[in-house]
Formats: sequence, structure tokens, C-alpha cells
Amino acid sequence: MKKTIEETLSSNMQDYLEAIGELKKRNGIARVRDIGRLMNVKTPSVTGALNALSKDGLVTHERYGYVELTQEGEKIADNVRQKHDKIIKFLTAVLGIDLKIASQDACRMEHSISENTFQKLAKFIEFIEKFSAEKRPEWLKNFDYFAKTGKLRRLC
Amino acid sequence: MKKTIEETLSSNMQDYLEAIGELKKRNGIARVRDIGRLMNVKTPSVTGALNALSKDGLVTHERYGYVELTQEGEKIADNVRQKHDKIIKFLTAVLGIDLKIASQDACRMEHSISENTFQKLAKFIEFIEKFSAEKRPEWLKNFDYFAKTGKLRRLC
DNA sequence: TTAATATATTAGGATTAACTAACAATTTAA
DNA sequence: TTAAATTGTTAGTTAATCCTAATATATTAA
Repeated sequence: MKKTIEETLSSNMQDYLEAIGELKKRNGIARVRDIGRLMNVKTPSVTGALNALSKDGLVTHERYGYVELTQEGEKIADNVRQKHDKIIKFLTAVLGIDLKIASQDACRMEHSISENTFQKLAKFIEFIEKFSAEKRPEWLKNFDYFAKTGKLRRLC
Repeated sequence: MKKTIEETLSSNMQDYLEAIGELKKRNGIARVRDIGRLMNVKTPSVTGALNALSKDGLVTHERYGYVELTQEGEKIADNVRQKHDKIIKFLTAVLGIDLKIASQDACRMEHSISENTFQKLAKFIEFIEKFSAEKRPEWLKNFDYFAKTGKLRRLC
């Protein structure tokens, strides 16, 4: 089967789309400077990336103007963001990892997780949430205890 | 704090070390050709990588000879491999993902997971294994059912 | 033991993505 | 409204990887 644009797009370019989507959501607009700040790169790198993304029809931007995502670009940005958010949720709500570290991991893992695995992970989170009315089910509290002490708590 | 060699090493170079370790384990020796085959790159790319790894003191190899990992190189190879294996275990044994897909994901995720998160994930797997004498605990079977049907099974 | 085959290296080039320095356009403030 | 500050672009470099084509060495088989 033929690869989708999203599949052929480098992690880097996906990150640019994600950053633009984030800025649009936060501020309503996305500017070269802010994209650079968010991604820790200098403005010439941003300009270069935008040229490439324009050529692929994923963003539009006029010289010295704001940046917009095309429909296609927005779809990719949303997909990446969804993965990002779900991974954070898994790492914090299931594994009990600090939000800060979870966020850093998510920035990388959002690109390394396959669609298939992502779907299963999302199901897993949904399952845990639905299984128990409590915020953190008993067995996950048992895990917290185990992670901390290395010992198993009495089973139910 | 100062970064370790492993932290400054690119994913790519880590992959080369991992591949060399894998071949040594499988065949007792690692040759340029086999490294290339395992990594899906041509031999000149392997030669280039080996030169870089030699300079960093992570492998030794004489022209036209076998490749060896130094102590330092082996340590990194082992670390990467451990992550690889644990991630496969999590994806297959917990999420119920096919081994083939799990392996592909692991090749990428082994580089995106942090040490912190890796340790927690390992603990999580250990917890699940120890919690229940059965191979696959009841609640994970409930998850399988949920993943398949979208419905929750009666709780215990 | 030499000829054929397989393997390894070198040389040279493409791509991706970052950087700095210099310049251009826009916005802000005096 | 012009000068200063900010923001954006272009040009040219660097670094990491990969590749192909050509060459060198090693191994295998006649």
C-alpha cells in the first residue's frame, strides 16, 4: 500500500506542525519567532521548515505573515497531539511518572509509537478508567506500593 | 551534571552497537556485511559508522576483520537491548500486541523512552507477573475482551 | 594456485536539519 | 513620522547519515 503524507513526513516536520497547532490554540496565531521558541531552534530553521511544509501543502504563509495550517496539516498536527496527550496520560495515570518527565518522554514517543500500538494504548487507558469508578483503581495503588517498596501488598 | 557517552550518542550509533551485540550473541562474530543486513543499510554506511564508533572507543576493528565491542560499547548495547526487550514484553504481554508489530515499535521506542520511565515500566511488568500466579491475570483478560468488543465484562 | 566470488573500503555526492551573519520588513515608541 | 527594536529571510556552513561506483582485500572453488 502507498504511504500517507503523514507516514513519509519526518518527525521533525511533524513537530513543526504540532507546534503551530499548539500556538494557534494558545494564541490564535502562529509566528515564526514563537514556533522557534517553542521548538528551541533559531528563526532561520523555522523559515526553512515552513518552506518545506508549504511545498507539501501542509501550511500556508506569506512572507513576514502569520502561519496557517492547511486542512491536511491540521489533521497531522491533531494526530500527533493526540498521541502526545495519550502517552502523557498513560505515563502519569498508569505508571505514576512525574508530569514533567512524562511530557519529555511524550515528545519523543509520539513519533516512535505506531498507529496500532497507539490505539491499543488508548483502549488500555479507557479500560482502566471505565473499570473502576475510583480515580485510581485498587490494583494500581498496589502497583504504586510495589514500585516504591518492591513488596506486594496483600491481595483482595 | 555531565552527560554520559550513552546520552550523547545518537540513536543511530546506539543501533549499530545493539546490532553488533546481537550478532555476537547469535553467531559469535560480527561482520560488516551482517551488520548492514540486520540494519538495512549498505556496507559503506557500516564502515563509516564503525569509524565513528572506534573513535569514541566503543568498538574495535581491524581493516577487513571482525568487529568487537569494547567494554563501554557492550554496556551501551546491553542497555539498549534491555529496553528493547522490556518494551516488547510490555506491548505483547500487557497490551496484547502482535510480536511483529511490537518488535518494530520497540526498535524506535527503545530510543525515545527515558531511563526513569523505563525503570517504571520494568517495575510494572514485574508487578503484573508477581501479582498473579497465572500467566495472564484475570483483569488483563478483561482488557482483552474490552479491546475486542468495547464492552466491560462483569467485574469480580 | 590461480580465477571467481564475496566482502570491505574509499571517494564523492545527496539529503535533512541545524547554525551564524548579514540584510529586509514590520511594528513600536519617542 | 521617523528612529529603534523586533521579527523574518537569505546566504553560506556544518554535521550526521545515507547512497552509488570504483577499488582493494579475502575467501572459496576449479
